[in-house]
Amino acid sequence: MSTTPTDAARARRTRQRSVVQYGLADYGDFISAQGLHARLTGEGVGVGLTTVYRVLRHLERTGQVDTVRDDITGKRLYRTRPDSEHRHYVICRHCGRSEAVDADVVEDWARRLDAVTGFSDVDHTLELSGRCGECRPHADDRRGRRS
Amino acid sequence: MSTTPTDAARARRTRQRSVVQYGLADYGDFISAQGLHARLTGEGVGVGLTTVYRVLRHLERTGQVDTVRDDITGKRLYRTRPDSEHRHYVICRHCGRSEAVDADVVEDWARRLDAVTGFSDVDHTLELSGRCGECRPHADDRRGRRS
DNA sequence: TTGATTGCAAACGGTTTGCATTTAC
DNA sequence: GTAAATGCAAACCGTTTGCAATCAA
Repeated sequence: MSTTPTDAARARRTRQRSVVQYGLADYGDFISAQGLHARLTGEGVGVGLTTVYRVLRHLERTGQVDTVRDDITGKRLYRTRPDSEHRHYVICRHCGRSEAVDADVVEDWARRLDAVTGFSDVDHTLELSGRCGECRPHADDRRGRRS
Repeated sequence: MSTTPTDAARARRTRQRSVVQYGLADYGDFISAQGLHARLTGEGVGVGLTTVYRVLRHLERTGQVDTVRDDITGKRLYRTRPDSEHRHYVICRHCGRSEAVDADVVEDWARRLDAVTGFSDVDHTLELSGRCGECRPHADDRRGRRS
């Protein structure tokens, strides 16, 4: 986590940039670039889709957001990093709501991975999906389970 | 979306299907649809890219392969499921080689997740990437690309 | 026979890029 | 003044689909 002052300082304060940044933080949950753009333009805020992509990419590179890849739609989802920590979330398959989970066990395990495997500098992405409490009583969809 | 038990049995035995199926098994590692197609055609085996995609999708639906989404390239990677179990792998960021890891800790943790969170039927995808032994920090080894 | 399978080309959807214009510094 | 940022359109790239020809059963 070496702070790269040049990188962050290189960013100019523009209306669009803060709109995207604040809009993402305000949303408070994982959202796609297009979803965020639609949300912003829906509020009457003028910002180009390209700019949204570029700002999000910048935020990602500077470690200010967490990203997940939706394996079904292929979309990248962004979320303002609540703190400087690395977190994991469960995403509801039905409504898309997400909830942070305590994954210390996994974190500890991941840290020891370097020694166990022949790999070094091991990074991990953990994607959890389930059915949240509010989407519970639906007996229609019967998806295959894993593990 | 009803379960169709005849799904697997409905598949006809065609040259292309077995070519894709055995080609994937023979490769023995995670590979993209396009990578597999290139590999097959490179060997002089005639098979359309579309067919490769379709066969892989079928194998995925019938649970015969494991899939991961490469978060960088956005490609879906397929691998013949070695057994009926659910495994996790570390993928080398440089050469793409993968190695199975013992993730019992994560599995156990994931199983308890239902109780801890408000979510049920929690499924998980764990993607691990690192630098394998052969791609160890050698100054002479520059970044390599894959197809 | 007959309906699944194939494969080409075209479509699709998310993301990136070229480039001229605007803007922060 | 100058380099970064913007935004439109077009390019890109992996994947899917329409459809006519083919082939397993």
